[in-house]
Amino acid sequence: MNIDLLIKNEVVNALNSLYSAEFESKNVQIQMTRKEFEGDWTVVVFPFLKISKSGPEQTANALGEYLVENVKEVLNYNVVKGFLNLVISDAYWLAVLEEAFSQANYGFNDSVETSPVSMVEYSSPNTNKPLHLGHIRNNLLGFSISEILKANGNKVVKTNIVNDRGIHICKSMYAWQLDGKNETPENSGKKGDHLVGEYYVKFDKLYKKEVAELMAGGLTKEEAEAKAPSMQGTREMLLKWEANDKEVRELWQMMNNWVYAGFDVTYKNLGVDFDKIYYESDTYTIGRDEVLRGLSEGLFTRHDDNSVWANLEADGLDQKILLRSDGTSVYMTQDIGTAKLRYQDYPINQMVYVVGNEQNYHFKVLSILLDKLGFEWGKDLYHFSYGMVELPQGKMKSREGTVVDADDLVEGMIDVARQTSEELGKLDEYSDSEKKEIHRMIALGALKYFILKVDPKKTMMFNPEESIDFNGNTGPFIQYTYARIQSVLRKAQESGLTWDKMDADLQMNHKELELIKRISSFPEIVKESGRNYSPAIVANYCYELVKEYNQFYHEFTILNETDLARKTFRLNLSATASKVIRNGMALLGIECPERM
RNA sequence: GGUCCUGUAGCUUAAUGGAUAGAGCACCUGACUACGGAUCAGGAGGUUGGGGGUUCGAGUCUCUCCAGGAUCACCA
Repeated sequence: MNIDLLIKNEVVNALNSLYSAEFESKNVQIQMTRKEFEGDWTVVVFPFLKISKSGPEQTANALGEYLVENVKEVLNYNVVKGFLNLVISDAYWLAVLEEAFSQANYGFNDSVETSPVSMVEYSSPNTNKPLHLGHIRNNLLGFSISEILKANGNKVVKTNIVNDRGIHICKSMYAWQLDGKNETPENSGKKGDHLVGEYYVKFDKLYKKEVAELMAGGLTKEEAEAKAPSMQGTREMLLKWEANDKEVRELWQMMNNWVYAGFDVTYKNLGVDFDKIYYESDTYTIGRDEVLRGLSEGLFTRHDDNSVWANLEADGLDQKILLRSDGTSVYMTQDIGTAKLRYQDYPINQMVYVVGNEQNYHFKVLSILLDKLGFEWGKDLYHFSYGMVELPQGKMKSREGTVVDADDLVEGMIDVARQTSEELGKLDEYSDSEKKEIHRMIALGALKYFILKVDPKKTMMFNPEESIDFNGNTGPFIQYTYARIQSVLRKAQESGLTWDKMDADLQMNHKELELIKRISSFPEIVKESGRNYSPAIVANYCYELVKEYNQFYHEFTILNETDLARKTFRLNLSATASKVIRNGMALLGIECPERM
């Protein structure tokens, strides 16, 4: 049994025996003892004062006596204010370390047939422009939370809904047709998504120019926007698309394929993937039927102009349109349809949407609507809402050209990783392709860690220069420590040392004990991270562990230790620490190179 | 204006209602015969936006004010 559960149960027994009082073990508050105090686990005794009818110190002392007397793992105790610090035996901690060392996937649970199924939707790009920094946060969070849910024993289906149709897609199609001169990714050497993105920008420029000219001719802004030839052409194109016009559909297909090829490269570079991709062009009509059903059941109302609305004022929200007066779907309607389809395709227990916090309202409404429509999973959908990414010079605005392109960013990071690595010259004996792979791992480690270490729900500041700093609380610092441990382990192995057996009588010193305690809390960290949907918890844990290890590393020699039992123990400790670091980083989608 | 989110050192940030608010960057002082120094030890830097409330105990819960952001489309 875990020591924390054991302590909780024994505290309940103690309360029963000392004061003949019932107390629920889950309400016993315990925590790891702070470093500045003596002890390993701390019981908070304030909640027991009503039961004991005495002061905190008295109560704590009575409990301490009982625990030392009756629990063999508890060696000793001390009381500071209302906190009862328990000293746990070295034998217990040694057993913990041995168990952690022997388990290949320490802290992970394998999913089985009966595991709950979580579907995680993330990325969800538009096919009219390349991915940018905001998408990177989305992709990294989506991938990482999927891994964390898996580690907590869930079966996970990673999904992506591609927004591949609509007026905004037609804009880049229109501009390409008008002025594209048959430019393709092949004949221009441009990445497909970037190429299409350029035409989207060209459209915007053309449109603005036309509007300005029309306004100079005396039209109001609204009139000008409606009459601009480019906008009219785009509208026409959308109508043709919906009417299945062969030429428009072929153009659409061709340009979207360029974009998909480009996205595939970006996803591969980021190391994210999907189990199932949905395309909006396939699903956008499904929600309509559900809305019409809701209408016939009296859940929604039809206005005089034929549009269909949901009245959510009883839920404290507004009126929400579900079908336009021309009968076509809006965003909300499509999401209803997509959700229905997904539940038909998979036995989903929980749906997780990784979508920015600017859509908090949307998902609140979606949840209520699905619930009203009779889907029991509606109210349980989880909107994994994350904050925006801001830059030192302010917000990213695509129109002002202040976006950070995902591909450019990754490439730039790799470049800096290469420069730094070459200055240090530790990889000189490796081949170019090996070096390249390691530089890639470091660059992505830096980027991913920088983004994932921040609480997802907070708006974060991304400073490109600072993210490439490889000191302090950064991915490369953690990767470096891992690589250094591997080096020590390699050297030990070369000299014929094995470290799978430890001496049971070993007396642990303070630094060794701290490190074991840190390692042993990994499974609980993974659970907490899953409960709170926060990869940041795992990220910060990895950093704490690495700091702890570095202090240990500098205080003691490992290979030059003359006492064989101590050497074996420290190698064991190092090997286990590196295993936990690697597993923790894997939950963030970060690889740890064996050397760097 | 309604609703929701955020406010912690100069900057980037951490803290299941628990002990003296913890790190990193930058700044200052030390340690390189190092098993990988991309390191380690130490210093300085805080009225957790302001004020009230609940509690044995509040950065955390609550009320209010201030500041910033998001959202309230027949856009997605």
